[in-house]
Amino acid sequence: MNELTDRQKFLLALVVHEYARTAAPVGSVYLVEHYHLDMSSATVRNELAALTEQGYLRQPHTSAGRVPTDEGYRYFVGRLLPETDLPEAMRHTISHQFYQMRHDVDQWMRLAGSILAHQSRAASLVTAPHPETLRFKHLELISTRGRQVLMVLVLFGGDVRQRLLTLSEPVTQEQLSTSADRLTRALSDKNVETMLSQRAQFSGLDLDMLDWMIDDIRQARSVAGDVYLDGLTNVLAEPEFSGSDEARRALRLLEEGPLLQDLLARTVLSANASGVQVLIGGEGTFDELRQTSLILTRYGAPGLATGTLGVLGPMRLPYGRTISTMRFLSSLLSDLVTETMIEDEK
Amino acid sequence: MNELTDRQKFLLALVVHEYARTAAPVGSVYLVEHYHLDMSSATVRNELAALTEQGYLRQPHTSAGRVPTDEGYRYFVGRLLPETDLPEAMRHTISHQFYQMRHDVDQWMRLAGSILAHQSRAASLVTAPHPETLRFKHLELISTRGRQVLMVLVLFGGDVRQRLLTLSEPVTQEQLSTSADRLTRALSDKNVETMLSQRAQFSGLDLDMLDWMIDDIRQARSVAGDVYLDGLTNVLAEPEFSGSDEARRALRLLEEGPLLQDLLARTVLSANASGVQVLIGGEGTFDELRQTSLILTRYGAPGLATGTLGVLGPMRLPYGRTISTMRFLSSLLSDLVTETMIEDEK
DNA sequence: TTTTAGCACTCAGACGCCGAGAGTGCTAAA
DNA sequence: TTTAGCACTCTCGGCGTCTGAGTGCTAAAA
Repeated sequence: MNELTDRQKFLLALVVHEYARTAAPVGSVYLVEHYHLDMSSATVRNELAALTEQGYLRQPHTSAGRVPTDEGYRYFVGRLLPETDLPEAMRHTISHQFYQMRHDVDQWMRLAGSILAHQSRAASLVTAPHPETLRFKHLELISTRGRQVLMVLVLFGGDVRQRLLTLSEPVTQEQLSTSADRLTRALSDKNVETMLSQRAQFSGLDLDMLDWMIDDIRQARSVAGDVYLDGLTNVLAEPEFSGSDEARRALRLLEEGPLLQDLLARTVLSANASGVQVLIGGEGTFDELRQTSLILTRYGAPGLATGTLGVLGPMRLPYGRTISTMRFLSSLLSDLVTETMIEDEK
Repeated sequence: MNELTDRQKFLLALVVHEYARTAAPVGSVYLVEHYHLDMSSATVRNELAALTEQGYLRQPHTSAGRVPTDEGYRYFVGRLLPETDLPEAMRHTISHQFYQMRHDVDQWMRLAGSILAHQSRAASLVTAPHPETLRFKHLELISTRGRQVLMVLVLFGGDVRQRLLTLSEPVTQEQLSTSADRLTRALSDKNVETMLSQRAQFSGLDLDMLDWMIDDIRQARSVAGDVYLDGLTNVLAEPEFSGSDEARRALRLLEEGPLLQDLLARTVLSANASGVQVLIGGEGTFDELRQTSLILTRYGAPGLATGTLGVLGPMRLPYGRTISTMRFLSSLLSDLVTETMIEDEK
């Protein structure tokens, strides 16, 4: 069932394209007329029959046109999709927008989400860059009142974590500052493991604080950061989701933080050339995604900090445009993140 | 058209209740049988006719049962709804959950959203407590590399803002610390206006930093904080939103940050006794909400920091349960916020 | 005066039927 | 290998019918 003739590939691509546009089964006569093919509808019919035979197309019912199957989409995405780049003008506009808000990660994420949602006319999900190993950089302790202390913990990569502590007995701002200073000097640039191994060197207030710090960094590590969602209403607009049940199942996934984290985490990156992974119809494993396609890619500085870009929508996504947008955004964000990280290093 | 007899009120409440349960028009015979009323269906019919006459009920078509109108819901909520409290056991469970994560505002918001969404079976929106006047508390400047400086700005109320600056020329950590210290000493406890008025006392690095700080605090003031959404899928499950268009309109509102902010801001709090405001069918002004009810309340320490709790769903919400939940959450969060603020003050 | 029984009336929704049209697969000729 | 021709299949929309829920009204009962 393996090799397709060029003409079959061509027709498969045509069906995918046309179905994405109209969401209606596409028939042989329509194809010939609409694309001015120089073959007859009968020929097209034969080819479509062959493609159906091989499992790339299916008919909703006997006398309807053809619709791509999951397999069909996979074949299309994997072997037929030309790797085009985003037009220069658009790349330029987008970079410009990003560079206008230097160093504001939150805004970057929103922007990326909005662009992705718009280009794919589907839902987008973006996670913030998350350091792979967390290294301590700087500690501040600010006395608020009596036994209340605000701990501000700066990590490499620009992560700032804050936490309000309650000590067992009052401590002056003086003492706090000294302690913070001592800890910063001794442990700056260290990761949690090293911090733990040097724990014995500290005592009293310093030790208490160190334990809080370690606890906090550990917590930071377990959470993969916020997920930015956009374009949910795009998905609702698609006809395949108007029968509300399917829609709910998919959106549910996006709403449940933990589920989503899990999905992103479990997704190993069996990259195609450009590092973009396309999951069509849940690939058999994710039941909630049976009617949907999920496109994922990572970005960032490998080994330092990485994040994820994703698009979730009906299977008839504009794959070409979506994937080139993701590729471009990924490299752009990688540059931005790397830049920030390097400036941050020493 | 003003006064209703007790029996009419009773029947109106019954219709509201029953329609909330079944989402189907309710008829006279059904009411008599289902609630074992000791009057005949004919009597009920007469009363329903009267209520319809007065605009509190309507019939989808001639031979269907009755459905509450917007007016009907307003009458019900305004004058018929008993102000019950949440059962003790539930109040206890909820407080317990909140007190388990002391001082983690982010988690509080999520929890509140989740509880609201669950109790109302609708979408919930929660905004974080936002200080009404921002007062500077503490500044930290941390050199990262060359001309890059991380500014950490602590405000009263526990707000911590961070920002990466690029200076025009390199500065040592020493200089930064001194400057931060000087500014903190001079300006701690001041609001933006006071900071501006004392601007003349500073120069050089201090002045640069002061300007960044003022800029940042102003920015913090304009943003009403993040909005936490939950339970979106609840809304999708409702039959009145399965015709996807209405659903999209309402969800759109929730997705568009600025729109939402605007809505929350414009909503003046013409409170009922408990400070809960109920907007039914958009009250004529908000077109996107024509099919929906929006319940809002504020919480927090007035004058210090306040936030908003909201529920958005179809008009046939479980108003009783939702409103008592909101009342309880509002007072609970107010306590928590006040507690935190007071500990924070001096 | 209010309530109730009885009854005629209305209308949405379900059901079934029909015809049109789109699209197919097959066969046989080019 | 392609194409014209054709019989066949099935969905979809329109249409009439029927059913049942629910009404409003009237006249009797309380």
